[in-house]
Amino acid sequence: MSTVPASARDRLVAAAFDLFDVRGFDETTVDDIARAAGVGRTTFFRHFGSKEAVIFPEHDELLARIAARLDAGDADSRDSAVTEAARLVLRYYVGEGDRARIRYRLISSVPVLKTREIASIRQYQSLFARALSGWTADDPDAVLRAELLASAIVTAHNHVLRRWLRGEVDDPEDAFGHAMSVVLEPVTQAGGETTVVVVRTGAAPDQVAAAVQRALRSS
Amino acid sequence: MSTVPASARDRLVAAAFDLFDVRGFDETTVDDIARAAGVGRTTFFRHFGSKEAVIFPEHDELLARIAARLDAGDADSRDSAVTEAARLVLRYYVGEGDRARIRYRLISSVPVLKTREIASIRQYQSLFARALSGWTADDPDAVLRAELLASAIVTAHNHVLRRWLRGEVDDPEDAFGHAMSVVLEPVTQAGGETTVVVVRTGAAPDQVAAAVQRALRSS
DNA sequence: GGCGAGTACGGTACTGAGTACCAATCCTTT
DNA sequence: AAAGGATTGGTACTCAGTACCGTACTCGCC
Repeated sequence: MSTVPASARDRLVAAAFDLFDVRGFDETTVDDIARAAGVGRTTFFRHFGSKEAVIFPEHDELLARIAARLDAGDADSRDSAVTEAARLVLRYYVGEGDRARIRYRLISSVPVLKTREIASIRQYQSLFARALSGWTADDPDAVLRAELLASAIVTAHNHVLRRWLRGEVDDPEDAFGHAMSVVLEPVTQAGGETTVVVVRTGAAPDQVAAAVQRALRSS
Repeated sequence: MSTVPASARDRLVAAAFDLFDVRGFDETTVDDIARAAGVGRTTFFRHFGSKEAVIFPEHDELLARIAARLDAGDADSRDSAVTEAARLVLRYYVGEGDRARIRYRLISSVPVLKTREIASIRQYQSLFARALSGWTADDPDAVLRAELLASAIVTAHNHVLRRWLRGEVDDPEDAFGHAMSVVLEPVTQAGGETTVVVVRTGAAPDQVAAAVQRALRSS
């Protein structure tokens, strides 16, 4: 009855978080984790490609969920599509609770885990960039703008998530909404703001405006 | 006379790039590199912390240069400071020539190297974020805005660098200037303020536009 | 029930990265 | 010439990750 019915994979994850938390990442061997989970060392590597990967057990599935959400969007629903897709990630980590906090502590102190996390984040960013790149069109800088927006979304997400993990924010969903408004404010208002150049020459005003516009596009 | 006078460190880097390029990263052991450089295996690990690190030999020094350039800037010279700091990185890699191209091929095909590169990029980003965070003040979202701008700068840099590495761009400096104008265009227009430029000279409109363009390139 | 097929598991053996330690050599300083 | 610090090479060790093999369990199917 004390034998947990959880799958070997789940037991490995639980044992890994436990051991990493109390003993430290470097001081814990894969053998230790496998033994604590009551399985062989081979089984560990069958479920996780590396010792670090066990810290991000659902990463691949999350990636797939994000990709699916982005695929469901289109150019018109762009802002809400990316916001909701990023919110999926935020909700997942917030829903993890203590496990997310332990991961945060580990990542903050173990360089190899920080590297791994950064690489994971980059995968999300690539998903967003690809989706955005497919939506924005007929702009010579479309790819660059897509990458910029993708990096901004991911940065906003991580900013809010880290603040929540540090206990600096109570309602992460709300904070993320605000952060996204900061991200999208220049995008949505683009072209709405006016830069006026007053020239006292005899040139026609619209000629001057056209020149400034060209300059701002700086092509 | 065929014995190169280069330092052991330089010989290790050259041997590593050679072997990785022709034989592949995974198929090359540290022993191979050390033997090709005419030194012991221990010496390799004395100069580079890991097998991957030899691909980014000057990374730490570059980081220090960026930090120094950012430290030399202040809130007023913000745009030019970050632009010039990023340009230092761009110039370094462009100046490397073939070595940068070999690295790009390796990174594109070897996952562990891609991870390493992403982590390196993140270090630059952190430098920018910290500098920007110190400059922008009295804004409740100051940290977020600093992180957003830092990620945008790094994204713009990488966008241009990768395009140059793929041969899609001839003049990377010029392309980067343009990319930075795209990055800074929403920032400079932030707040919906209207910038009025009154020119009392008899200059032609396109001369004025040219002056604005130069100012936007901020270098 | 029996039975092959596919699957999850455990064990063993191996390669190679990274670390610790020790001895030798070189180079500087006095 | 002697002492002392720094760079190097060699050896031995731990452990992550891979390959391979034999075994147990399960699920249809006859």
